[in-house]
Amino acid sequence: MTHRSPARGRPAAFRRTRADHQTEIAEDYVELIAELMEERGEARGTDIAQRLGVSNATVVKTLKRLQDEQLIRQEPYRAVFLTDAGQKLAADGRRKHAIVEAFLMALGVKPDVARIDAEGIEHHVSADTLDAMERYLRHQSTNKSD
Amino acid sequence: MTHRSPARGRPAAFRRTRADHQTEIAEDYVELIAELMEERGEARGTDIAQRLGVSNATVVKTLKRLQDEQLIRQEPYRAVFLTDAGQKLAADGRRKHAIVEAFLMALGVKPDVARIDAEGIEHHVSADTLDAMERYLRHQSTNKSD
DNA sequence: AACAATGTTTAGCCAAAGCTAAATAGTGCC
DNA sequence: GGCACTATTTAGCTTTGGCTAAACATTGTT
Ligand SMILES: [Mn+2]
Ligand SMILES: [Mn+2]
Ligand SMILES: [Mn+2]
Ligand SMILES: [Mn+2]
Repeated sequence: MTHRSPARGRPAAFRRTRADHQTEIAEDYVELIAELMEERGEARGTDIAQRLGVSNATVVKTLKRLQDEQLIRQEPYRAVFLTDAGQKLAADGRRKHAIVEAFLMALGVKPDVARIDAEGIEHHVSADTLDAMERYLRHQSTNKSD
Repeated sequence: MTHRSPARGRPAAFRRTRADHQTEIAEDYVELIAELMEERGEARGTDIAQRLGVSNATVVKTLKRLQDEQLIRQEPYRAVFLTDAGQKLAADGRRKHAIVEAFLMALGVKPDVARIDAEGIEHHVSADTLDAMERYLRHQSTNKSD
């Protein structure tokens, strides 16, 4: 007799969301760093701050935490580098991000809006949901005849 | 010549996500309060704490903030009530939540997982994306012949 | 080589969300 | 009606992510 009250399993959902939010910033940072390194060869704290729309000081502090967590390496007044763990997280993040964004556009959401929504949604998408989105993308591109 | 660099518009996306996170807790609380009032006639702080998977003390503090923001009314040792603004927010939240969850299931995500993912995703979904999801739900239920 | 301009970090502040332990208030039973 | 039990709030601490203003380094120019 499963599914008795509507409350069952609810705490787990909220817990997962809170957990997602704790890794969210790390994900966005390493993703951004990977992008910057591709685009311009190096990632400086200032560039990160600008892209995030956040002050320099905030970035400095967060980078310190990410270094403690072994996701990046940095020395004062120098650019930032990703550790292996950081690169892995960045790669996963970029993949997820790309899928979510492409999916939203395929659904019919305008690109500008899709870009914005994807930035938040990406962190709450399970492997299952990501699979479903990929399935939809494949299926949809198969029969272009709507 | 729009869309020059890949960075354009990025800060806006991050800002939106941060803004979403600031209203997220308020949304979840009022939604939960509305649910509890329907299910059992009243919403007590303790019930909220249990459903959120969070301590009583945390709920007390957050409810205080929500009262300052005129979303709820409460007196010590009594149940919590929604103001008009609170009811409106709750209604919007429930609608969004229901659409996102139904959409994920329609996409082929298992109910348990859909419930969990929806709890985080709901707060990052724009009106446009919500429309697209509804469109998909209607369309999909139209031709059940897969 | 010195200095001014620019870029980066540090210092110090705030608010939100979480926690545990202690104090206090209600409720229910005898 | 008083007392014990239970529920609720308060107190006090932590972490995270923001901010601005001040201090400090680096760099480029003369
Ligand atoms: Mn991303
Ligand atoms: Mn993001
Ligand atoms: Mn939620
Ligand atoms: Mn979120």
